[in-house]
Amino acid sequence: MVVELPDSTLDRLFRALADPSRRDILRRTMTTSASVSALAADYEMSFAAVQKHVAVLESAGLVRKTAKGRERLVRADPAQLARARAVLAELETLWHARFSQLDAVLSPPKE
Amino acid sequence: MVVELPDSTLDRLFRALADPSRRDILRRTMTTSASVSALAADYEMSFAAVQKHVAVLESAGLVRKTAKGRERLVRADPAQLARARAVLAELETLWHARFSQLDAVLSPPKE
DNA sequence: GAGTTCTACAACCATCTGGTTGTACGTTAG
DNA sequence: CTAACGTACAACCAGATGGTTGTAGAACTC
Repeated sequence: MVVELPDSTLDRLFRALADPSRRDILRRTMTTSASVSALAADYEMSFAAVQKHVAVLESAGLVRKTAKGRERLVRADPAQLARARAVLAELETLWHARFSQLDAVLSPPKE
Repeated sequence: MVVELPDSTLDRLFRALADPSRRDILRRTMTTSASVSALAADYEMSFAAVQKHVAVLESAGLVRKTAKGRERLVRADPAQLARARAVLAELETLWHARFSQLDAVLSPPKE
């Protein structure tokens, strides 16, 4: 159950999550899809700024945009989120192996 | 089981995770503690650069440094990692509530 | 004591980031 | 058709980030 993701993908993923506005947008679009302007209405920043945040989330694969008339509906996609969580879980797994280092000796490296 | 963390803490956490070198350092120090120079030996970058990465991990609470003679041993602390994972899990939970939006109707808005 | 090792920290630099404003264009409403 | 709305995108700016080199101090080694 080793998670194999290119570095750049993970970089963009965690980077995207490292901003409170983006986490909020993600939270909001988890349950409902919302247009960019609908999202932007609830923040202090400009529309363009929110647009950029959505773009960051989109390029990280955390969100998808679908055209509907003149507006673009944004909805979260939990797949990448699950991957990020798996990466963290895997790191934690290493910690648990900390005191049972016999395993490392008994199972020879495969590559 | 709501995760309550100040935004800035989460920012630093995910920010720290958004770099392959830092994730690697984290991985390495999960199982063993290593001095900064021992860590630095395995990367192309300068010692000072590695030192900075460790500092970022430390300020995110992902790593702790303990003095041992002239060297500082770095070891990972999985606590913050678990918190980050919990935040992601909570976000995913929202997704699952997506189709049971009756809840939103039944509980009137509080603000 | 002298030299080496490990670390800390400052200064500097290029690039990225998060924000802004302005312009342009497709879409909906009157 | 015209006006308003929703979006896209470029240009610009201040500050953060990731890297460098250089200097200095504390701790080992000899």
